[in-house]
Amino acid sequence: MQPKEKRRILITSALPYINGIKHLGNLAGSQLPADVYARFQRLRGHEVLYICATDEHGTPAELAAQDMGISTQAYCDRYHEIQKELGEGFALSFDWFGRSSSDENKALTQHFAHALEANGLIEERTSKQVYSVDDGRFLPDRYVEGTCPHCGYEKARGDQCDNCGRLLDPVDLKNPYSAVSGGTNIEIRDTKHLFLLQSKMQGEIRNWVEASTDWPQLARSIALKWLDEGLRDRAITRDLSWGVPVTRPDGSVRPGFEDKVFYVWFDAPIEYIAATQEWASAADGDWESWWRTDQGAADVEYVQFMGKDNVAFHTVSFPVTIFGSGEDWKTVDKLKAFNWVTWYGGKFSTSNKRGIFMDAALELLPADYWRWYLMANAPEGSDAGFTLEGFQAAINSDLANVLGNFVNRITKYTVSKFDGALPAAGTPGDDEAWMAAELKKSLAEISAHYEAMEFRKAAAETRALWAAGNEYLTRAEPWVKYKSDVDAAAIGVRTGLNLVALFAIVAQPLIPNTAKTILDTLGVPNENRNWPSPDDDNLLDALPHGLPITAPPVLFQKIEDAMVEEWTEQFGGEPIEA
RNA sequence: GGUUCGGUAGCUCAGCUGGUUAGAGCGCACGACUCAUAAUCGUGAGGUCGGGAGUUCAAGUCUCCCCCGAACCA
Repeated sequence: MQPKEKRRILITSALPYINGIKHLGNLAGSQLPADVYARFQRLRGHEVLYICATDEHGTPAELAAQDMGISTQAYCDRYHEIQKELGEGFALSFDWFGRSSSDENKALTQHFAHALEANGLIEERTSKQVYSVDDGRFLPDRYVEGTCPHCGYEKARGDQCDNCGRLLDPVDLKNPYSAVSGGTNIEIRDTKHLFLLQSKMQGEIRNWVEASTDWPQLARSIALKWLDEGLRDRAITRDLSWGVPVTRPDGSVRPGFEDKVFYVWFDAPIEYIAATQEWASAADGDWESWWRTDQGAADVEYVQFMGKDNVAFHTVSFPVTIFGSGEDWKTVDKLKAFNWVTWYGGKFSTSNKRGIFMDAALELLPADYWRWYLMANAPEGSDAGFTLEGFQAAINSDLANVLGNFVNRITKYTVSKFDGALPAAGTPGDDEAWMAAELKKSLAEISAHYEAMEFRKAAAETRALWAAGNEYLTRAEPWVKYKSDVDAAAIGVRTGLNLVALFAIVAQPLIPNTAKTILDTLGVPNENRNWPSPDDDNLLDALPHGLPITAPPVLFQKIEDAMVEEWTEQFGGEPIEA
């Protein structure tokens, strides 16, 4: 096979909002698959840059901080650290995990606004906003509550009614009051805001979407739906203090916008680029070679991972900003959208104590257990239900019995019958040829699935390869041959031990920690842990003869029924009432 | 309401541009083996592919209608 050209792959996963701890579904829908993909491509020898960040602006963060009685800055500092640590806990291999509140993002957001305005795509408009006399400020979105004009629910938020689910304009609320002070002295006043004239970009965006034939069906249909309905001009500023200040090109505050900032949906995606700048500053990297097509980024493959709720922003809104700037920015090439993971068919909910969240998960079991199940059951075709029973079955069968036991049986046998050294004797026969053929086929299939970002299939084929290893041992039966011909047994043991290493190498994208444990135990050097080529005829005899072998500790503990019962009690396993 | 996606063995799901006896994993039954985390390997049972009509030599796979579920609608 010809050596593959080294590709440069830029990967971003949707930015988790700063508010609170994310649940397993949030993890499975963008950060985790992005990580698996990044790890795979690194193992293939490609140059990968995996970028993520917390999305920190917007009213929910401010209100949450207020509830805790701390500043929004302090709140974001705290939750950024928590999310960063949880990401590390789940072995998410970000090259950089940034913050949308960074100086880089402020500067870049302002830069884009100036460029857009220079191109006639931003204009000031006067609109009516809810003003609280008691608080002396305008009340955007959730800062105002009142009675829903549609259903009469009395605690509807300014942007959306939690009862009937309809989106609202704050000025339409009946009996409005301030969510800050409770004050009812409310007026509707005129105020200026910046509007992004998305309607002017309609044609250009449509051409781009229609040319992007590689996108999955889900993404294309969502993007075209928005375009069919017509892009609307949207306000990109809000009456808040926490966010990116609205400036003029000379850096001074824009007159009339002293108490306003850019709205979160405008600055958040720009953070993909700004976070790369943050990475460049910290790691002495060249961010422009990843993002500026006039600075070396033309050959970059840009892959975005996101939940389906984010597709429109990535395929339409953010491209308006990018294309509207008139500058040479890299745009997305491939994108992968995920459906939701549900908890027994219902929603994860902190307040209702339904579902396992990222922090709780790591207290129960190591990250690899969750990573395996979430990817083997990724919500790719439709929503996927998380159940503890399904989790238990997958862990016990796939990880403990098929992989864990395989490693255990062959390493222990080597210790007891071959003095803990990889045997050099014996010559490969039919069984080894069969295994080599299985391996070759499996490696090609797993690679193809990862390349296509089909994570369920990649996991299933990885498992099938492990199972083939067990079948091989049944065929080779070294424990039988040992009685009459030690050399004939030796080839089975040697092949089995090489399979252990290969299984771990191939498992690295999905279960990196366990894979490392296995490879460390075998003493496989880092440079030999790259993705194997199906055309390498020496794969089953790659480990050095005489290599000392010890049995690693039990790799996966089984999940007992009692644990499932306990967790069901703790996390609410009952199906949701219709 | 509109749009989109789903409804395939007990469970979770594969089935590309229509074409031999509809597949996998789990679960279940039986058998084999004993190196191993009571693990593993093999065999088998089980499906009128949501319902109805149509196109075709041929439909799970295309068209229409209906039922059910989910999501999205800035």
